[in-house]
Amino acid sequence: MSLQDGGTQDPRDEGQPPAPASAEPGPARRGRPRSEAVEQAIFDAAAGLLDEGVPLADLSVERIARTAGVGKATIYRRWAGKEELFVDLVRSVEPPDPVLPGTSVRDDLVALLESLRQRGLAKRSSAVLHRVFSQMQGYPKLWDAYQNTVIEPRRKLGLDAVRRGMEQGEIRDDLDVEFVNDLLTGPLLLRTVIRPGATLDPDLAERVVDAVMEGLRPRA
Amino acid sequence: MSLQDGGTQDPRDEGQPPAPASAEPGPARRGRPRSEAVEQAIFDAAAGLLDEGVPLADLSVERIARTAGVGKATIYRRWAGKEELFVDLVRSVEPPDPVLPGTSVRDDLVALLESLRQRGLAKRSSAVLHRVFSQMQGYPKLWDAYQNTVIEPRRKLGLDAVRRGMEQGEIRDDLDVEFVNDLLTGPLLLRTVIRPGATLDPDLAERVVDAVMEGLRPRA
Amino acid sequence: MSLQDGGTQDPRDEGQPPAPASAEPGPARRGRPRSEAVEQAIFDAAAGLLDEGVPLADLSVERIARTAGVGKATIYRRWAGKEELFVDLVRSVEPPDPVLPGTSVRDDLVALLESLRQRGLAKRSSAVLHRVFSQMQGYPKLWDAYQNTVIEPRRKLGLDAVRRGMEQGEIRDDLDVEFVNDLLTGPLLLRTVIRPGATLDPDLAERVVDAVMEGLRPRA
Amino acid sequence: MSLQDGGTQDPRDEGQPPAPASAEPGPARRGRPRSEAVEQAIFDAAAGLLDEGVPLADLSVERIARTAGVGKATIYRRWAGKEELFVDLVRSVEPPDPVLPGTSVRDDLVALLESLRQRGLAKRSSAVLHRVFSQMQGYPKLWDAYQNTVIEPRRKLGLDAVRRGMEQGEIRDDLDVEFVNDLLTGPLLLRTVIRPGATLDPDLAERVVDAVMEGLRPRA
DNA sequence: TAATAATCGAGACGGTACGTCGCGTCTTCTG
DNA sequence: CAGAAGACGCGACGTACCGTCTCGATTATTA
Repeated sequence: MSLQDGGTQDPRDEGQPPAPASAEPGPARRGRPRSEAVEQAIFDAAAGLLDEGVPLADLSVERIARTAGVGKATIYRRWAGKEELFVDLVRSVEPPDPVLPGTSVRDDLVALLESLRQRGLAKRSSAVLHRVFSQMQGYPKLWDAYQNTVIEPRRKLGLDAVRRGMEQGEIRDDLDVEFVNDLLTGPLLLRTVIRPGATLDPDLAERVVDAVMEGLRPRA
Repeated sequence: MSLQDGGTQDPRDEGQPPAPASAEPGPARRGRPRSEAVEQAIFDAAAGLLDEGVPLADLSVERIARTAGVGKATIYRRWAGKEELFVDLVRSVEPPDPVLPGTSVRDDLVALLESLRQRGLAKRSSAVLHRVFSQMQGYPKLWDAYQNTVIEPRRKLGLDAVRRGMEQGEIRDDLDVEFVNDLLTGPLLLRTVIRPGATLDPDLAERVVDAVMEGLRPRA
Repeated sequence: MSLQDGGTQDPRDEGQPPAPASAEPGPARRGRPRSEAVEQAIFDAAAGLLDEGVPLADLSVERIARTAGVGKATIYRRWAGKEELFVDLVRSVEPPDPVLPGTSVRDDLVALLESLRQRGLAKRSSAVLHRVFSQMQGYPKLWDAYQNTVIEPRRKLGLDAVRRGMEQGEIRDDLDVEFVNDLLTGPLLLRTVIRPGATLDPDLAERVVDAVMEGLRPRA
Repeated sequence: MSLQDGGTQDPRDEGQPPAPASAEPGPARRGRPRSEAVEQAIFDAAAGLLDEGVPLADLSVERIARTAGVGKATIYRRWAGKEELFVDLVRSVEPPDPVLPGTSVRDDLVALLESLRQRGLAKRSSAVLHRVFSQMQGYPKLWDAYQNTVIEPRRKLGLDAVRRGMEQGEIRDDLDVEFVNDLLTGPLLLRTVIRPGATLDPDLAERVVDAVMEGLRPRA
């Protein structure tokens, strides 16, 4: 679950949850149902092309259809354009929200930053992720969907943790909550999004939280 | 002047300084010289379209030429494609490198972060900058040129300042220089690049430096 | 009865009389029987669209099915394509072969030409006929079926009449029978098929026969 | 040249005579001029495909472009659609209007009918002509253009000849001019257009004129 | 003053992709 | 089983840009 409520709200039926899981079977959709195998073939074709090094801009619907052995209309029946397709492509690979240990605010913050590091690592091993993410800003709907469904919920988690830390006396409470959150997440986003070549050592999350907590002043 | 050495290294003559300013006039290029007015008309047309809200992806060379009242070949004579054109467009608006006061390392770092904030503000007032920057990652050559000619030099300034701080005892020296630099610049880049809607208060640079220096632990 | 033996000889069961009307029910075709109402709905939809001015080339099976409120497969279950459908559509409106009075060869020829005139008139009052006929040549199977089952039988009637006239001394016998028949029918087909805007006065058949019989030389 | 004034009156510049042959050079058309070789390649491709037996309905613009090694836009730049292209294709093969000898009305009529016979013969030797003509009625614009620029002018010639014959006493003047003309041309059009398999003996035109002149009554 | 040469706007050119429509076949559920 | 609905692979539609290529018409420099 990540991007599904994001951008797509067109007549195409993508975006609605697959089934409300309730008892009533609904109005019993008529006609031949959409093939799930076809859906997968499209994803596979798109991912395959990205893996081969095809830039996002050259990834035409025509080419995906050709590679997937699928009619163009079959793609347009599901998505309004390639941007909407990418939204779902990203959704299918984005890891779930992190689980906070709750032992201490400091540990919760480390867990949050660790999930950012993990995603950064994933982007390096997967050409798909790397390419789509690095070019996402050029596709406003994709970007918005990602912001709303992935970034913002995690930011909320961070804000909560910081607020909790202030209440419990772990974090000084004379600073703005958002500001503090930015101090913590900024360094990791810098390394994963803006400077995608930077190292992401296993203890990075921990080091960032601790360093920001302690400050840069030399110890007495 | 910033990006000129970045991407363009094609047969087109852009990138070479317009004239070596030396005495010898060279082989005295024959034929009709390129019109500078045409150059400006192209920039104006591209900027105007961006200001009107045209997304970068829809900004075709064809359309720029039409808007500028210029032949397509006239554009291709100067740049290899629209990406190269954007490189020069950005170059023409990027502010110069910041000047460090040198009074203290803390003040130098504030000055560096303030220049980041200034650029963030500029991106909001100028639709051109905003659009080009937010979509730059989709255009690798443009992105590389920007990284190499703008980001990296300033990063170097930051690294130098941090190193100086460590030597002079202003900053604890048990941390990696790059790591410390990321702690400082990350929050600002987060607000200007990744979350372009965030506030950029005038004292933001100062607050970030001081907070990171002091740490988040409650004061005794 | 007119076109049913023409083109259609495909696996689809059209062409066979709808039921042998005999006592034995045969192998008793299982399952739900085909609805005759559906058949009529398809004809009505096609005719309606033609009446509205839709050109034959734009009369897609898809559109007929949509208009008739019928599944496409239901149409393809009966006909191999739209051409075959048209064959049956024309069959349903083509008038029967003319009956010759037999009083004289001249009267028989007038009766034959009069039937041509009648069909010409019918094409003008019925948009269906007009459009299908005028574009029939672009659909070889339809054209062949029409030639074989409508045109040729009537031509035979004309040839017989002419031959009879030669034997009985009503028509000079130094001319080819086919040639003479063409002299008589040509003018009417010209006005009905080739120049569909020409007048078709009630006495046209008579006038043609008489004029061709008498010749164009001024009377003494 | 025959059809040039026919259907095409769209922004595409086809239809205008290539040059008024006058001294004034006109407004000096700007930009690269259309290539005549390309035009010929398109005609050749279309004719070639027709010769190979491709039905008119299967002759897509896409296919013609592919065969001619030409971009689709290059075709659409000249013609609004394939129908308009066919108009020009037919124009390029239609023989010129017949020249009447003027020795007698009877000879003029023979010459007119002979030109009809010649066109009928041409349709048999040329697959292009045959296919286009036989399917022309399915393409209203093509049909209208042909009627207006080829058929009607020749019909006028026939009407004039008949009228002259009546004035000079060669033809009885108690019949309608149009009616008489139809008696003469009908038989030939029947054989060439409606029944394209009929024989077209060299003396057919002569025989028709003489037979219609003399009438079918047995000679005394 | 003429010849030469690179520029300019304009737009044709072979391509590729767009997003839509119809083809004829197929697969599902409802009667 | 027939029937409505509609998904499916395919291929054509007519349009928009791509980057290259001619055109005639300017402007410079060089001879």
